[in-house]
Amino acid sequence: MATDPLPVSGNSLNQRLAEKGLRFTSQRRHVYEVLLGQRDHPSAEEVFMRAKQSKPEISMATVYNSLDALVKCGVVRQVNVDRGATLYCSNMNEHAHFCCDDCGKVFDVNLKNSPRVPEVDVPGEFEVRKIDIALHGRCTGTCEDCGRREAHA
Amino acid sequence: MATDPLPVSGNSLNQRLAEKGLRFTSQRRHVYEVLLGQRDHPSAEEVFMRAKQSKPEISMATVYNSLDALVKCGVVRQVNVDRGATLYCSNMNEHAHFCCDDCGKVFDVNLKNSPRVPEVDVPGEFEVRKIDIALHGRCTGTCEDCGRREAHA
DNA sequence: TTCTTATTTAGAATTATTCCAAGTATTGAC
DNA sequence: GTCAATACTTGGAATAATTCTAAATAAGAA
Repeated sequence: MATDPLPVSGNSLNQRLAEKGLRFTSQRRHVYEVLLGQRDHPSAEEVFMRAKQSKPEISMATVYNSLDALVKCGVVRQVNVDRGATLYCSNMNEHAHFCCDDCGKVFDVNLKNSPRVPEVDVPGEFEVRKIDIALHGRCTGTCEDCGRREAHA
Repeated sequence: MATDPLPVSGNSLNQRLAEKGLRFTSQRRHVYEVLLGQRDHPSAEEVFMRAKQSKPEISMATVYNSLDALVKCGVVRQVNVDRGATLYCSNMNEHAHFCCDDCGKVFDVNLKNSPRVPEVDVPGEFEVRKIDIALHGRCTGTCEDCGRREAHA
């Protein structure tokens, strides 16, 4: 994909959107800023709540639309770890996601070497554009929340 | 995980369930047989429809419950590729999933070497139990459905 | 500025999943 | 084999997640 690993700031987001024929709106910028402001893995609902704090008139439909636009132009990733809501991640460096089956939190973990399609044997008829690696297990040790399953971060 | 890569047949499913303190019921066996009978990537809804064909009295709640039980005892995998419904996969060999962004179909692709947590740099506090690799792109070539986005297989 | 058209909005609609209470079946103990 | 304990199943209601809709608004091009 060759996506800029650094957060896209200011009018650079404008360009990214324009490249995909998408318009640069205050809502999309705001949603992106919300994601950059707290770099965890919020759901659309969570993004909506955060976005409303400084922009109370924004609607849920717009949050979904903005998230889609940001994903489409490559400044945000979608994270699907389980049956629950899709999460969003503004870290565009190559990394995998570790999802704790106990507390439900999602953590970024780095890739050792960064090969694009490393250990996967992809048949010729498949054109791979991106790769998502999700690890499941327990975050024993650091996490004080482990044991309850509601908190997503 | 050390999961048996071959389909678990007959009373062996019984054992698998028992190991996890789960009961062996006709519904769970049936749902498992449905998954083995057509080894694609159906959603719970799709499994429900297939299961009803030969067992019309089965309920959706039971399908979810059975799928959960089968996942828990390690004979079925959950596949989360996008915002839509969770899919289920009865192929327990190590493999990744390729999801076509055009037609939405999901294909199994093999891993070249099968290292457990190969190129991921996992901090000590994380205990990894399983790893899910999802590829996204286009299945140009073979797929005649490409272009429409409804069909999931 | 004006036009075209994408975007936003609120809310309804749909889809996906979970919960519930009552009946049923499985398992282990006897 | 019978019985008790309890997990499981069922249908339907409830909730959660996401998409759709139609009218109003705003972005970008000319």
